[in-house]
Amino acid sequence: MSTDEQRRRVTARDVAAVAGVTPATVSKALNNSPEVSEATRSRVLEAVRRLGYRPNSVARGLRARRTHTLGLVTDDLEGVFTTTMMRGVEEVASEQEFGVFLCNSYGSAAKERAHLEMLYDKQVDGVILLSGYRVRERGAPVRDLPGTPTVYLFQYTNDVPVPCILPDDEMGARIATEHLLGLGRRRIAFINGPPHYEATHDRLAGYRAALTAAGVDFRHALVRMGSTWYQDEGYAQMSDLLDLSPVPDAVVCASDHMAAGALDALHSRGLRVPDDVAVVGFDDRAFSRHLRPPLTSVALPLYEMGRLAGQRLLAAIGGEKQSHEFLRIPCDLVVRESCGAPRGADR
Amino acid sequence: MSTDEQRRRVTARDVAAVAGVTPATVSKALNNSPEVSEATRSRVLEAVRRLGYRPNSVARGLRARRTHTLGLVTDDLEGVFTTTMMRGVEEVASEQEFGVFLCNSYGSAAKERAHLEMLYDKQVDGVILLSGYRVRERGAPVRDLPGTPTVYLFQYTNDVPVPCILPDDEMGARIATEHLLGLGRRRIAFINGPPHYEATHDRLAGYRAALTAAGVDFRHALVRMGSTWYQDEGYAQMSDLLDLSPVPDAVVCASDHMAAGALDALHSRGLRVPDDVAVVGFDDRAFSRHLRPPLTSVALPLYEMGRLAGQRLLAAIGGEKQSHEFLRIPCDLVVRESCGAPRGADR
DNA sequence: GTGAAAGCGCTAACAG
DNA sequence: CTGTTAGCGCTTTCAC
Repeated sequence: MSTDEQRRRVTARDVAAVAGVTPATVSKALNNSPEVSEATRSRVLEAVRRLGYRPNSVARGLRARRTHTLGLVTDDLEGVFTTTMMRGVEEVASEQEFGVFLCNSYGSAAKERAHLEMLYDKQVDGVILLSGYRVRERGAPVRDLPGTPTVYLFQYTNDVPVPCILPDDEMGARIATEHLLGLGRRRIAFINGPPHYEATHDRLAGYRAALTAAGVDFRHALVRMGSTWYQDEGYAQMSDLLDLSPVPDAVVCASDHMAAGALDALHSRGLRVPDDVAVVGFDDRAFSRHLRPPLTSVALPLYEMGRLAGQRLLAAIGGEKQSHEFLRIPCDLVVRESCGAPRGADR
Repeated sequence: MSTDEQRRRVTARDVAAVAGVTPATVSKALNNSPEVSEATRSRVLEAVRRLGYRPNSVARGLRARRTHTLGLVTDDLEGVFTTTMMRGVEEVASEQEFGVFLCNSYGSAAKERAHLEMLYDKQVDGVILLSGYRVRERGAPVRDLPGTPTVYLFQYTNDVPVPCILPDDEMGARIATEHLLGLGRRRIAFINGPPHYEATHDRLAGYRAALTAAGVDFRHALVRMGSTWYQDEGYAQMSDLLDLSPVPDAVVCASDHMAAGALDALHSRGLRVPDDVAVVGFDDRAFSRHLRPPLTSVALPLYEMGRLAGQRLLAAIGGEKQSHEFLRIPCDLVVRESCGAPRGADR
């Protein structure tokens, strides 16, 4: 426990005094300038060590016009998808010794503006705008940050020339469908999300592509568009699909919640999963491994997306040219019993 | 869309030039210094508006030795309790126009040190150390931040003179037990968490206090100490309790996971909840409302704890003296059907 | 009431 | 190689 709390922090001057040089030399020694002799460099480093000197990042920031700092603005800090992406961003940033300002806008434009203002004032080197909800379009940031590189994460725009980091939803639906086809299923239903989400269309395309590639007819009757992503909707749509004859032998659901509803519907009709109907969900939420049977699900690459967002932003800060592009990150199928994986297998 | 990305940011000098004054006067006008005439003040403000001037926070920070910035260090950014507390901290901070640096240590001392180092370099005005797990003891921060106020959130210490913000576990268990007593239950079992958690002892005390106050005997046979907080443990302990005769007519569980296990055990013995045995959980996790029947649970005051941590830290930054104290925030009982709330009632 | 000067801590440019 | 100088943008004395 150190005492004397209010002791002045040690500065380059203090180090210089101890090492018998000037502050400029201290700076050079620490920043690996070639133009400093080994002798003085080691004297300086010794003084640094002895005094426990750490350069003042604020002063550096003022001087360099670079703060080694990012802003991360989310509209839903508590969103189920948010934290994994945040973790990826934070990790990449701290690997490069960047600080990350956390900002939660609650989806309010006024709060977003206030946060962007604050980030601008604090001279952040770049900003990530992170949606807590499912992939969807948004326009330009509420406030312009001229000269500050920006990346969109889990959302996209056509209004600003920025990279947009997205899950590869098309692929996600495709590998789910391919897996079911590989198990010999041929009447594969698809309970999709609401139509005003980008992901919904991409996933439909992936489902369709897999069928086509396998020479299986695409049938409209087997495809449902939900009005929500929730369990009730999955239950209702599955019940409806079970009125077809013959009934489907598999179903891909656009969320794990819907898949849980579908499981309920199947159980209440006395159908066995996966023997009668195999089920795949989407999102690989924590609860899906505790469903009966444990649910096969398409995992969103949230962590990788967070890392990539961080990497892209740091690259842009480093001077790399930014452009308007969609970066789609591969999804991963996590196979569990609802699809005929051996009991107890998890992945 | 503005063009000319690399245009220099506007400074107090620019404003001064436009308003026909000096930067010093601009500063005074903006900082409500009394010694500036109304006439010049409004000319300055007009120039500020026209140029869109925003003071450079970094320069201010260097000058003032105050950065209006906090560090938030957690050992588990993705923890189920973490984000709600984070939201509270972020909210209080942004209300006061403080920025929050997000740091994730993964529980690694080396990473924590690196983060604290970074925060020190960036001259944060204060730091919150946030545990992602259940309340438990930890020592001093891995690195000393002399002169930087610190608050512990969801963890405590006796090694440093800092406030520790904790849930009132004793009260949580007490109100759960009181509620069951109020329903006429008298043989109330308690499935507790592992003994190496502080919360476990506090909750036992609360359970016991409620019984005593109601004149109900405390019986050791009705109390179990789990070795984990998970479902299996709840199942095992509940099964064990059901071998008693007479069986308990209610059970308080120290986590919602354990309560889920207890429900399973009850169902498999053919007992009805709440008619035969009423069940209360702890944590009010999202899934608890989807259990059968929906689970009554003690909600941890995570959001309030986050806010209080922020408030305390800002107060300390404002000069208020810090001391070693435990601040226990009230828990809240969320009543659902597992306890005899009318079907469909949620709270 | 306003301006001139100085300095927060650092580093780039230049001189020696 | 090392030191001197200057300035990042702001605010706070202190003159006037």
